[in-house]
Amino acid sequence: MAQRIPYESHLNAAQLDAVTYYGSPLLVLAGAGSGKTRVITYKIAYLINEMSIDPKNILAVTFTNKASEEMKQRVDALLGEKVEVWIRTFHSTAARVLRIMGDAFGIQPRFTIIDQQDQKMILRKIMKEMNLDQDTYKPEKYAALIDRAKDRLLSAEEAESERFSTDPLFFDIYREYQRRLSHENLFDFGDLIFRFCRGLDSNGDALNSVKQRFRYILVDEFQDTNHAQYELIKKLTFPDGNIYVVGDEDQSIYGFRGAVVENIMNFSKEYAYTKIIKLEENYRSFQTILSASSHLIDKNSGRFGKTLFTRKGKGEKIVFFRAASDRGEARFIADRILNLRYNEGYGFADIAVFYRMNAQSRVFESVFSEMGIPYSIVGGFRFYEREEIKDILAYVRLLVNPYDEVSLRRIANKPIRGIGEKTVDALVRSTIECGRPFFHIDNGLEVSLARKKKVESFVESMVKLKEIVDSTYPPEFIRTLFETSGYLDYLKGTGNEERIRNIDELYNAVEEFSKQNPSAPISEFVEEVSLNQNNSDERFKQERTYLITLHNAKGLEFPVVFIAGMEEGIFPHYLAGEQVSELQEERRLCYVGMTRAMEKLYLTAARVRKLYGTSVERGVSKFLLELPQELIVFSEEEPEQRFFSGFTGPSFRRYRFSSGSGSLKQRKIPERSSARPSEISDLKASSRVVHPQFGRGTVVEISGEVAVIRFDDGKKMMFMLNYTPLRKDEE
DNA sequence: CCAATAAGTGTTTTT
DNA sequence: CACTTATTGG
Repeated sequence: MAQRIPYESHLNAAQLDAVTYYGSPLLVLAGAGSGKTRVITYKIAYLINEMSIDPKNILAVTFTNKASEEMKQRVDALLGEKVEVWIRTFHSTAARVLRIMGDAFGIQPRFTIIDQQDQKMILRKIMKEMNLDQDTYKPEKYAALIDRAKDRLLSAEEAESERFSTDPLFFDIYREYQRRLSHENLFDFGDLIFRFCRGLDSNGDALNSVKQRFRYILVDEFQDTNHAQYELIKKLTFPDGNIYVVGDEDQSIYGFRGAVVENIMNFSKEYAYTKIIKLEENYRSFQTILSASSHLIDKNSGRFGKTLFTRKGKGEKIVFFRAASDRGEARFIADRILNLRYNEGYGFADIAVFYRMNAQSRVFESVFSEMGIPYSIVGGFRFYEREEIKDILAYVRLLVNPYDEVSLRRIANKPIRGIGEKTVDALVRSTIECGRPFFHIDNGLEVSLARKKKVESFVESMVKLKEIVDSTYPPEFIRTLFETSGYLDYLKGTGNEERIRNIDELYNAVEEFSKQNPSAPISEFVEEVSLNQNNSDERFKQERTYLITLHNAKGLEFPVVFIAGMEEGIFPHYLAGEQVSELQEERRLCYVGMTRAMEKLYLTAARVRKLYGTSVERGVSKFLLELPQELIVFSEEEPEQRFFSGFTGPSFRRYRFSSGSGSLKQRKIPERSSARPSEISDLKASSRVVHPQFGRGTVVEISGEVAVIRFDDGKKMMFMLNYTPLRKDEE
């Protein structure tokens, strides 16, 4: 047994309070960087070590797999051993319980979990059969509506009587969708929570046994819970109230996915005698970054309000750069990164670039490879969403659940074996629709003899695989699957190297999985994958700059952060609409992004951005204007001339670097006739200058490469001379 | 039934 | 631009 954990010396007063508090519900309001995860992990340790609570009776719920992974590791490290505490995401908790207790809830425990792609496919099919024009009624829209209904614990019938939607078609689509899922024994993400809740409602004994098991429940990122998740928690913790939730209303960024901020705001009304503890000391960011972000979030209403403070130094001002184009923006960021790396002692991995939407990552990828910056995209194109990976997994899923029509359709003709859509239709009609697994093939199959032969040989090979699927060591099984299915040869035939590599990658993943879980069947691997949508190329993460969406950035921190695309329409995103609540969510997203930065924060924008084929000119994000201007250094690249539409030629400005480091030399920096730096080199206090956007002003102060200028309209701003097209005023 | 080609289209964030 | 869907010809 390890020696006692010195809670007092590892935690500040508020944290210690939160960790040791016992006896009634606890709400910890944890500001950004205030040690939230620390509190949860120490609390788990405390419950086990000091309160002598059996680890089996503790459930800690998170939202992302990443968070639960990290928490698991930290708890194990703290306690010095692998602990039996359940630390899982909401969805994986639900999936696990449903598999174990399915029978008590009237659920076939071998259900298959489908992702949004599958969901969309099913809806598309349904809508086609209903003869709905897919242009006016988009499957994505209905998918989202169905998700939202499930978040609110509404079945199709309940949604209808509650007038959940004004679109009468929706209820029919939802009903039919659900009918299919249950017929094929498929669960979407929403079902996992929904069915768990319903199961507990319908079976009091089951409810009691689950409550008995999970007597102490901790919830991380509580501000992100939706209605269904909150109800689930309530069912499990009423009336004993051994519930500890941690969250920050200012970091609620999943409203679009059904999260309800009110859950955290009203928590203490739902649970009597709730103890509220605020964590307000920020251990992450320099003063300037913290002040600027606090100032921004102050614009939001309906908050508890916190006063974050840090003992760190002031730090540097936030740099804002407005490039002429999206490529110019990427080039600026790349320049800064090289500078940080080679002149300022930062590693590539100390730096992250955040953006609002995945589509923005492309420019960075291209510019970064040109300039030799190693990068790694977190959660963009997802490994397990790739076609070839989904195909292989579909084979396994079909073997595990032979009613799974989605998977059947996916792989029936991959590799091409002469089983086209019509033939699959017939196959489905004669089996799955009649309530039989698809392996069961008889005379009911109405196709030509030649087709029938092909189907039979396909089914035969699947039956062979099915016989060994549960008993074979997963990596070995996958190998057999590659061979018998002919999939690997099929891929080799297409000559797509990358896909073949991905298949190898999948094999490695299975091997790794089996090493970690020696006795687990392959179906468990599929389960893990289904729930872990986000696993991209994180294995290779050493010494690479990160490219991440703002949503994915939550919970992370970096010494240097760039937030790109600070433009109206991008961030805040134009689809976020006019509503105050939506704008507030965008603002929180900005707050989350800014508070990830420890030492340096850069905000960048592009005047003209090429997105989805066309170039559009955009103004600067309103969030930028909401920040305290005295904490920001502004600079702007001279606008590009556009000769004709679509042409955005090279627009290299003269970026100055103080180093002659090797890898910098290869970068080509074309000269341009108007060399600004020299023009402004003799600036001094009281010089008169002209800025192309802000007009005439007087230099108040110059220090290094930064000049403070008071414009004639009274506005005071700071500029980086290297990047700003300032001219001397000749008047 | 299949592959190649043309046309069209819709653009956030994710468990 | 990138992706899906419809059409065509084999």
